[in-house]
Amino acid sequence: MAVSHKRQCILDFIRDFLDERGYAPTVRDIVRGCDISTSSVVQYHLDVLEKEGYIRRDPQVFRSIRLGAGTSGACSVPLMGTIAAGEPLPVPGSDAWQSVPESVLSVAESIVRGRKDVYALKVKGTSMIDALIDDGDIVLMEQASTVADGEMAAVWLKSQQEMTLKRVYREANRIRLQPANRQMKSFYERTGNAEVQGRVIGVIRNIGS
Amino acid sequence: MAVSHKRQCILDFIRDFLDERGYAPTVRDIVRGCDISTSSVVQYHLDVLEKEGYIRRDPQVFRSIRLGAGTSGACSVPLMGTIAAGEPLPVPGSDAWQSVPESVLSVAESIVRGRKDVYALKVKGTSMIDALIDDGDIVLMEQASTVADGEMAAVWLKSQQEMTLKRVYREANRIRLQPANRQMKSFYERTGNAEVQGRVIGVIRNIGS
DNA sequence: ACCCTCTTGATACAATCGTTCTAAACAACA
DNA sequence: TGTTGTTTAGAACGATTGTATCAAGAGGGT
Repeated sequence: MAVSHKRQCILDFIRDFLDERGYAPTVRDIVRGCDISTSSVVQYHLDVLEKEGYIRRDPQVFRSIRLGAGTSGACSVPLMGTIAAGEPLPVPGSDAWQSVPESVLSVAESIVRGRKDVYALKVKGTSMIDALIDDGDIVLMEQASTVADGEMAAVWLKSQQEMTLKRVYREANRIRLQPANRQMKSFYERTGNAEVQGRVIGVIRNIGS
Repeated sequence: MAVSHKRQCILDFIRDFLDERGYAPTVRDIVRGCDISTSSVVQYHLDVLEKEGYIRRDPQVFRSIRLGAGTSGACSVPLMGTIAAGEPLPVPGSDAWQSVPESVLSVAESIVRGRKDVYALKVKGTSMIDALIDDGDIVLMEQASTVADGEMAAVWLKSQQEMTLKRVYREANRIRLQPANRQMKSFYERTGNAEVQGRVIGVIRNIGS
């Protein structure tokens, strides 16, 4: 069933308010924003919208309106730095982890899917181009100390003091690190020297200026 | 300067609270969540955190805490459907636009960058694989009726009643639509038959189960 | 000890805000 | 006309919550 005009207006207002100010409007904010005469009218429409699943609220909690059937969730994900070759990099769980992230991204819950210890890295270089990850893309990582063969992972090379993003394959007593780029060669590490830090669970790219 | 232990705890609590419930905690929520004895202590720490730029608040506004120096912004972007070939698709600004989106994504402000009329589409097929856009990826679109040569755009083909995602090049009195896939051929349309609906401004991919 | 800044504590005020209640206007319909 | 369901109004209650105030402890440096 379609939403009535007034209710559509209220939904739009909530969305705009949320985008602009970062928190939800109160009933009385909506009164002002939608030219409605009194709060009970808004209350009435909100009740209907909630029953129909367009919004969710927590009773008695101010500014608790959230949009959209289940889809609402934004997750805060810390952008921890750049991954290429060279720099070390603190990861969640390590001692250095409480360090301040470069910034905090807001990511759709549909990507994070309830996982804990998710962080983001900016990719430098085109070593993963065949996996459709370009220079400048942001990869979302889940903290993990082991991954399945062939998964993309951030690997810490102890003796080189390097962090690198590769596909990981376990072999006899070594590990094969394979770039997803036909122009680059795989290389091998002693099992003890390569430490998996996390697996790639998503990619975000920004196009244009 | 680093954040003290207690303040780090408060920051973590706010982040978790925000992720779990979708709105910010009150001073008294933080009292409970961080085992602090009284609201004035929280108030004190919040004042410091705000002065240092870790959070922002609006005076007198309940639950108005937002995280992160400027980075906070989450934008609501409607996921309007799937793009491949075949289905028509309402776009922002058209009459059908107020129609209910499949869902509402929450996307980092850093991708939307203040643009208006941004929407999202799920990509079907691998016709844009060489542009690093895979089957199942989500593309973020900005509503636009013209694009520069070579930009990726969603194009509406009137007579075929089809929507398609291609690179667009204007030629003499026709338009070349070029897939980003070496195994597919470009094709041409009369200028009047091809209507640009939007340009691609970002890509979001989800990896794993 | 003394001073200084940072931090904790308890309490209270007043504004904000969700909710409820009652009544009426309005529309569709038999 | 009467009936029913939806929407609009106005006002008020009381819980929630940001903030202010005043007091005191904790630690460091001189």
